[in-house]
Amino acid sequence: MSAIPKYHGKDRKHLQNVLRDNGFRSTEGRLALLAALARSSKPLPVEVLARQLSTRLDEVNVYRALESFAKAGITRRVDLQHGHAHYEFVHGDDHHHVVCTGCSKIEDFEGCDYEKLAQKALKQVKEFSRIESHSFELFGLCNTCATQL
Amino acid sequence: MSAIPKYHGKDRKHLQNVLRDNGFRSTEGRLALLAALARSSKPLPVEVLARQLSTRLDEVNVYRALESFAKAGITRRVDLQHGHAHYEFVHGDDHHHVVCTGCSKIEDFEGCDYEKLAQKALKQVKEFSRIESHSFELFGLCNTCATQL
DNA sequence: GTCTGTGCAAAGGATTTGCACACCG
DNA sequence: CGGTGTGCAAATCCTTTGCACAGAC
Repeated sequence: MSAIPKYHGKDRKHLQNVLRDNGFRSTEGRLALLAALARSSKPLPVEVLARQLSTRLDEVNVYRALESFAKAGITRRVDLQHGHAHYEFVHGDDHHHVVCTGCSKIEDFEGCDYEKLAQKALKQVKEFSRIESHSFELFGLCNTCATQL
Repeated sequence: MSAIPKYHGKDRKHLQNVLRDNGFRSTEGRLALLAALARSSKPLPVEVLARQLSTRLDEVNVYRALESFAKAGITRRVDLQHGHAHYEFVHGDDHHHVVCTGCSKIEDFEGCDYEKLAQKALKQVKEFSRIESHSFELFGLCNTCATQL
């Protein structure tokens, strides 16, 4: 495992396959976008993504790509209650975030026990028989921000 | 408990108290806003709220009021993955929604077991020691929409 | 060559801000 | 009265759309 994942060799090949396997064309812009997402441990805003790509990709096309990727299940849109969307690479289905309402710091956690909750919810509602996806985020003050108040 | 809460007598008094107890002034616009929220079983978009109030309150001020109310814990902002926010009256802490991605139908459910999940999450993260709030919504196709595909 | 992906310009929609006036307490 | 709440206009921010051209396959 390399300390700083670089966007080379194996990684590049892998991302090319991700694109092609999902019926997308492999372009430098989209590879750079996926690489940036894969490199980040946290969901990123569109504006930040567009700015930090190694190969320039217009913000408009970042939106278009992320929407396509989200439909294909490659990326996911996350609402962190800032005024804009964040996107992350999809690693697993039960991956969520704790967000600091003071400084926006984000940490991950897993295991919201989605399957069980979906079952429970389906028993309570009448018009649905299947849940496709869910959102679950926790909000609080991080230790640093909590101290400063 | 009355079957159909009406915006009269006791209810009006009660809402006036809700406002005053939270340090707000009791105005017709805000009473109408709270009444509309209290009357609805589902989270409502700002635009719909502003349109259906018995006493007119400019959409701008609906935003301002809802933000103040949210800070005071009277109302809650909900992200239903439409392009705009929804607001609901806060009844309890563990109240969530199942949303149809086809027709936007909404049903409620309770019991995401927030306390337990927050505990679990706190064990996994390092920078937080307390969770203040959470979001949890389920998405799927309602039975009607599922049939039409 | 064909069709998807791209950049640039512009539109669209939600939400915020500024400011003078109204009105609650 | 003093300060919060309101309406109206305008600004701002995020996101989407249109269109001609470039580049992947």
